[in-house]
Formats: sequence, structure tokens, C-alpha cells
Amino acid sequence: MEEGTSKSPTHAQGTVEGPCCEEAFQWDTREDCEVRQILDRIADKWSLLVIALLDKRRLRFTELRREIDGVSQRMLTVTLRQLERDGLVRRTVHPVVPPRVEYELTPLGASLHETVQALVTWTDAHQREIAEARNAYDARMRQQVP
Amino acid sequence: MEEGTSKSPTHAQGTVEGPCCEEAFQWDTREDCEVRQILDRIADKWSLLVIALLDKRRLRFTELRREIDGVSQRMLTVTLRQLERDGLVRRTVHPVVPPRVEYELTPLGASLHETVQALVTWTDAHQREIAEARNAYDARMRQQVP
DNA sequence: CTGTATCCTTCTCGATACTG
DNA sequence: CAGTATCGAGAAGGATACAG
Repeated sequence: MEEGTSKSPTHAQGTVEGPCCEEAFQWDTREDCEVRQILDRIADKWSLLVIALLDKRRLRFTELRREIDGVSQRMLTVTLRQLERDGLVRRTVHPVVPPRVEYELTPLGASLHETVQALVTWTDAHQREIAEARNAYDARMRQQVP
Repeated sequence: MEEGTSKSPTHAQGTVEGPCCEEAFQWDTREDCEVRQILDRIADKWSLLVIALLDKRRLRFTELRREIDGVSQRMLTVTLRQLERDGLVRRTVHPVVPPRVEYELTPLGASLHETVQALVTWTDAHQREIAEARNAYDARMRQQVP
């Protein structure tokens, strides 16, 4: 698997505030920052889908694959491994043949899903505003440039 | 600028529920889905930093650049343009020389920032759990494989 | 100062093939 | 069934040079 634990080894550097006496600021740009880790997970193309599906019921690998249209076997595996490692999803292997592996949300995962809903709600509430802003912006650009 | 409006043109296809009579599901995998748009924006390496900084005060381009350690001029420009287009940030050009351009949050941007704080709070509250889950997982892997 | 354009490296991810 | 391994295409993003 080529994806390592941390996403890009390049410049895992400084926090936002300068070295001197700036105000404290809770986020930094490092990939290993806690907020970034969760952000990267929930913004991941597949993670959120998996979490949402598992919030309703326990599912097998293939069931997940079938439900999530367009996911490759590889990415589903990678996604599930990340979620499992972060303690958001529990993986249960039933020692039978053919193998039966089931995935379900942990309480932590369920709690994250709940929190993310706030963001979804916000988006629902403001999608029209955003669309309008884009149209306005694009219109302005079109008449300025061409 | 190589980044287009939509991020990847490949397979902007189906929703999660099947074509038949599955339960309704609010997210799909298309890049142009509203939730994904916002998710991609807030998970962007720099967008959130910019929003957080502008939440406190209005800043010029160079001030932002100085505050955000490690951002390239190119990415700051790209980020600000996206945020402006989405109506989250307002850009004001003062017609003086040398040019003076100021950025500030719109009410929409401020409201998003507020919403995102819920996620930050969740992360703060659960970062220890996540770290422990990771350690446990890594330990299990280490003793199984090597 | 505030960008835009170009090049070039790195990373991501899907496709494919193979295994227990 | 549930993965793992490998490869290659494409996208993201930093460095650099240049412009209004």
C-alpha cells in the first residue's frame, strides 16, 4: 500500500502564529495536526459515505461496495482501514469460508457522524446563497475578461 | 491556472442509492454535490486557515501570506478566489499604487466558520480517544505482521 | 503590492491481476 | 468473499519568472 500514515512528508512545519508573540491560534498546517486529521477523514471522498451507511446498519465489505457507487475495491479497503485505525469503525472477521467480514460504527464513529450533520445542515440551509454567489461571480468574470 | 471549476471531470456519476427502491440518502459522490463542495472547501489545506484568520479581522494579501506559514503565493491566490466565488470572503481593491487589496469574511463566511467550530470542538474532545485507537491498532499490526 | 503563467515534482487513485 | 500488490494516468501544488 503506497499511502503512508501521514499524507505528505514534505514540509510538516510551522504553526500559524509566528515564533514571537502573536496571538494563539488553534490550527496549524501540519498534516499530523489533530483537526486536520479529522478534517481530512471527513472530507475524504469515501469516508463520509461509509460512515453514513454504517450509521444505519452493520454491513459486509461487498455490501458497502455495492452501496457506494463508483468506489474501487482498493479505495474501499484503504478507507475502511483508516476508519478502523482511528477507532471510528469496528471490523469483525467471522472465521468461516468463504470469509465474512462485517463493519459497524463504534460509538465514537456514531458521535462523529452526528457532529458532521451540523455541517450538512448548514450546507443545506445555505446552498442557495452559495449558488447565487457563484453565479454572480462567474457573471462578473465573464463580462470583465472576454 | 490549471485548476478548473470542477475538480475532476472523471465519473461525475450516480448517487449512493441504487436505481431501484433503496432508502433515500442525502449524499452522493459527485464532485458537484453541494455537501462535497463545502466539505472540499473546509478540508482544503488553506481555506480554513484563511477563514479563521479573517474571522478576527480584515487582512491584506501579504498579511495573510505572512500569517499562514508555508503557503505559496499561488495557493493563497487560488484559495482566496475560491472563497470569494463561494461568497464566503469579500475582496476589496483600493485603487491606489501600490495596490492595496483587502479580504474579509462575509456574513456567510462567518456563519460557516461558526459551524465548523463544532467539528473542532468534537475533535478536541475526542483526540485522546482517537490517538489511543491508533496506538492500539498500530500495536496490533506490529505484532501480527513482522 | 498583488497577482498570473509555466514548469516540474509529488501524491492520489483507479485498473488490473493475483491470493488465502 | 475479502482482500493485497503493482502500475500508470492525472491532479495538486511548490518554485520560479514575469506583469500591471
